[in-house]
Amino acid sequence: MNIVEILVDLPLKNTASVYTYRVPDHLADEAEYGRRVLVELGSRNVEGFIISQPSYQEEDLSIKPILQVVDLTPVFSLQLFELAQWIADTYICPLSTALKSMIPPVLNRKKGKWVVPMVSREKMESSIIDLAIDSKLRIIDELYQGSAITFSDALCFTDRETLQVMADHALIDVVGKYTAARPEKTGILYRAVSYSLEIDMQMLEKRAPRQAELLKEILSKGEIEKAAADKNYPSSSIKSLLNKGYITAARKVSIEPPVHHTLLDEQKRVVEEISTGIGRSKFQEYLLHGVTASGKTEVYLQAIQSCLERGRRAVVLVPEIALTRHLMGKFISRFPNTAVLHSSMRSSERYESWKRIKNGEADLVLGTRSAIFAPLSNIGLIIIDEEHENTYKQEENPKYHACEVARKRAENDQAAIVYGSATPSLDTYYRAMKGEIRLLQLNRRIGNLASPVVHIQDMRKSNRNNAAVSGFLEEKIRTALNNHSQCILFLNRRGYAPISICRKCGQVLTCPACSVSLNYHEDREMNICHYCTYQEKISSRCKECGSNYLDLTGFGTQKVEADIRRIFPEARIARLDLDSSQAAGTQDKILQRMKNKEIDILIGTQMVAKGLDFPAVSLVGIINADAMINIPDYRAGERAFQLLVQSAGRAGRGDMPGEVVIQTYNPDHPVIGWAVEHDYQAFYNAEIQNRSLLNYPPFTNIMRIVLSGLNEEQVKHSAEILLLQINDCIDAREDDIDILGPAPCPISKLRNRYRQQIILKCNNMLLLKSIGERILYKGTMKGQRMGIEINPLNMT
DNA sequence: AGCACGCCGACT
DNA sequence: GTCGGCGTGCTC
Repeated sequence: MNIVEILVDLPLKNTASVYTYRVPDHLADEAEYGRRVLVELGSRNVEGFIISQPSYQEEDLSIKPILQVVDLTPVFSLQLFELAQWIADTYICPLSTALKSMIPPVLNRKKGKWVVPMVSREKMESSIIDLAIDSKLRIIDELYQGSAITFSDALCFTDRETLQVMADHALIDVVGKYTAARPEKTGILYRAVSYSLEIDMQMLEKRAPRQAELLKEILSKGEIEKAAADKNYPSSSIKSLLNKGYITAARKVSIEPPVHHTLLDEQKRVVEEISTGIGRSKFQEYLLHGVTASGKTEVYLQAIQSCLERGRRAVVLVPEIALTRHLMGKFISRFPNTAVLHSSMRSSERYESWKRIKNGEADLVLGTRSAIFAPLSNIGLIIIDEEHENTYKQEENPKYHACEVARKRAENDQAAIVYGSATPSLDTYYRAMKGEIRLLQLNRRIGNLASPVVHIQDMRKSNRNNAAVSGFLEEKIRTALNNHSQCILFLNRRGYAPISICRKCGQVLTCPACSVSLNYHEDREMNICHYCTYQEKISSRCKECGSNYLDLTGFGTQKVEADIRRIFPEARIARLDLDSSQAAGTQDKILQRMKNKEIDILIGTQMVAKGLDFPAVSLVGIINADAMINIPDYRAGERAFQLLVQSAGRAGRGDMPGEVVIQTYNPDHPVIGWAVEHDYQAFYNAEIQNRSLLNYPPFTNIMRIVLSGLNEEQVKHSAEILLLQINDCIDAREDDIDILGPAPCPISKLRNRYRQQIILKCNNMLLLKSIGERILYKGTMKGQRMGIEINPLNMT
């Protein structure tokens, strides 16, 4: 008989969750590497992954059979499985978790349902009597006779309602063959493949006249709508043309005419350097450090071109959806075989992209973080745009950093990897300084754009009380409006005001579930917690003392919007933040209106600071620079510098010279100075020295362990025990390791769970990982959760 | 994760 | 004497 290794999908620690199962004869054709199966483990059925080629072994009846093969085709390759192993090992999470994160979630949709018993027969029989289900037990006999029966077969033995009740009580499960949602019907085109010109048309005309006809039509028109082809030609002809590879299906996009910019000399040099790198077919890292508006995108395009010409494939990662849209047109018009993958695509579209990639139909993959798991082979180039962005770090398990995963993939495929940024992360720049990464500089703004003029507005001298906008900024806005140019106002806080405080008793309005204050949201007349879903109606009365003296302290984007509307009643104003763009497409609409110059003043959070390119913006106002600087985190300075430079970079991208106003109570803060001067090097020199002195990354590694639970005392107690266990792991070793804590997390309570953290700092990554694995393996008390994160970016 | 096995306190 | 607490360990 044949046996296979199955990685069962339980949050088990690493390799411990691999078991051997028998392949029953009727599943022999389906049980192949990379497909998921249903198996019995202990007393219940779990899903698992086939992670070995089936191999022959003597009959052994103690080996259980696979109950069902769940996928129609493999969902991961050996390559990706090895990547999953690397992720599980690097970020300390169960292997099944790592592997699952690579498979598009849409594959969980079910079609062709099967009914599977989830409990022992004895339990089933007694439960059925308890549930007062009519005890004609035919269905039970059927359930326990073979492996699984189909849903429709089950309906022959009992009714839908009964099955529902049984499913509700977890006696049975209804599982399915995994399948995609229906593929897109519209917007697909057929295009001829370049070499189809060389096809022997006469031969084809003789053998397959209809195919030849269709091919000729496509060749003459360049492309044909799928709907039109389906109507006018037999599906068999289309299919064989596709199978022979003479034509390909592609998504219809509004194609912008490809603009071939003439490159500046320094751009050319950079492109050449990267292309020769790709040509060497050896793993090589590049940091493309280009000031804002220096034309990085064009460099990407040409580097990709050169990669594709060498017959290899490319991946481009972008930090966010808004930016993907903006780049998408450019990339797709240049490279028709682009597949886009990002998390906010409709799941059916996403699956279509994934499938095209898997079938080798895409040469270029463009997407957000998880696109790094695209089932793509023969990668020659990976580009990570805005490399410093935090969105590349996944906050859930597996807590991977897409840049590091990309680096690993590039290494595996002997590819070139390009990290692009105007404000590289300190870690990346440090590696460039050490010579691990080749540093490529773009110092000139294209079109000879002047760098924007930056003004620092000292808010201590502002005579306006609790006003978001200083008189100076107001004047600048007025000038911009008079010149018919656009303004962007940036503030890193949404809502109207972050704090409501009672002037009588001093009580601050806080979230009942989290240890944070509630944000006053004027538009919805709600006080909202920004960390959980809690919200309550605003009230003018203090909950504590009943007084009427509630004060709003601080301000967010909504207050800025209100103030601006009051000051400039005639201006066209829009706000872009999480609240204003929640409805699907709203964000795109606002950006489109901005592009069409239908908005004069755009107010927003992070979203407006990043990568947007509106030529008519002449003024950028940074409402509160202090909110970025005064965060108690060793990365606050880096983060603030990046945000300041990036948002300033939105100004003056067109013909008009740009101006930036930075409002702050700390005008002498060095970070602001460096940002004003666009002096990355000075910032880097100071910050790297700081990190070195205080022993922070990149000079050490941090592992953060967070324990959480509903009972504060219990969590504290567990954290103390955890500390002892950690000490047990290390006292035999000599490595230099710092242990901080246990202590409450900065946000000590989140969604009703109390949180304690222990932070380990150690140069030796292997030691950190071995500690992590050990404590992960030990697990937690029930009801408590443990999160382990390597080099976290966010310490809330 | 479940679920069983297994070893110590308060009860019919 | 037993019922049941949840601590440790196993599931092909």
